[in-house]
Amino acid sequence: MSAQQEQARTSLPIEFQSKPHEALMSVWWTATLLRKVSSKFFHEFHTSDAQFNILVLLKDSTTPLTQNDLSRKLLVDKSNITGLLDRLQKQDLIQRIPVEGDRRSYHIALTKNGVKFIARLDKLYTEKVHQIMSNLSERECSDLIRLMRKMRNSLAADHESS
Amino acid sequence: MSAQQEQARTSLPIEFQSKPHEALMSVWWTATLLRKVSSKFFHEFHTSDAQFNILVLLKDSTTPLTQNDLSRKLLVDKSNITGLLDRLQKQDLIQRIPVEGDRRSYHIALTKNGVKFIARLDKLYTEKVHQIMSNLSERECSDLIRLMRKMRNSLAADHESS
DNA sequence: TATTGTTATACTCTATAACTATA
DNA sequence: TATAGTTATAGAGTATAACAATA
Repeated sequence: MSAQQEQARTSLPIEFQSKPHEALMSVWWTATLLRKVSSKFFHEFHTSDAQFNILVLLKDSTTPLTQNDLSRKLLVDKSNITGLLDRLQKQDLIQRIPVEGDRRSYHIALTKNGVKFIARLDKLYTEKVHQIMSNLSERECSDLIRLMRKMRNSLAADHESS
Repeated sequence: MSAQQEQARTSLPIEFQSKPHEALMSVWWTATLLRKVSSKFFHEFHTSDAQFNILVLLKDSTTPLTQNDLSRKLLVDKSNITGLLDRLQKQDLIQRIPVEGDRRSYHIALTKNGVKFIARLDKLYTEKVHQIMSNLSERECSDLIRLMRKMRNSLAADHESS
């Protein structure tokens, strides 16, 4: 691969007048690539990022989660949670368990199958993540975490003001 | 809003064992919010991020771009570029101009309408961007740009190895 | 033979509103 | 009245493969 192509691969498609604008577009563009790489990764396991997020959340939660909990935590509308869970249920990865004392709700639990699936997938995913982040130092990762939190502060305020 | 809710708004939905993992998920999660805020913004103008990207690219390009150019620059498959341009053409924002000397290709140009539209929209968008980034300093923006470029280096390598 | 753009297809995710059963 | 979850709908983006016209 030529140097020019190498340059083109990671450079942004346009140029910017200001640092803040360039910074935001850097995040955008990086996330675009991240989504492409992720969706290819998940596709190989016949799943998706949205489904993976649910499974990981279930795996790591110490308390049972309802559909409403998933909706709020993942910022996915409850109507769309229904569909996502339908697909996960059809794959025998999760189950809906009626909640005693509130007949409107379900606790969402991983099936035996789901536990095995997410354990295996999360391991491979974590390896992938570390590979992607391998050229950032611990310090750089900490900086990045801090900067992203700053951006989310404005974004969340904006998102909720609507 | 209580401190706890304030915390919940910008915190990630799960916790992480390693800084690199947390850093990557910070980017992912920030991008998720960014996409929600963006798509709401663009929706008000009856357009989308994908369409906006094309229009901005056309606006800022000094040389005429073919559909193939747009496809490569934006990492959108040419078959999907066709559909995006169809929608933009129906809104009278772009036009396809036959290329002299290569009857397979079109140069994509903004219409008069398109020029006006993107000028106005880009101005408002830029204001929005600066508002979102307002709590990051110039220095922090520069750091962020550098860190994002590092991530894209791995991501692009991974993306192209497939 | 390779490339540009189109068509067809299938799948996800997203957003919204109206609905039900229950609290 | 408010809440949990479902259904219905519409739209967008994405990926893939097959195709026609042209180079």
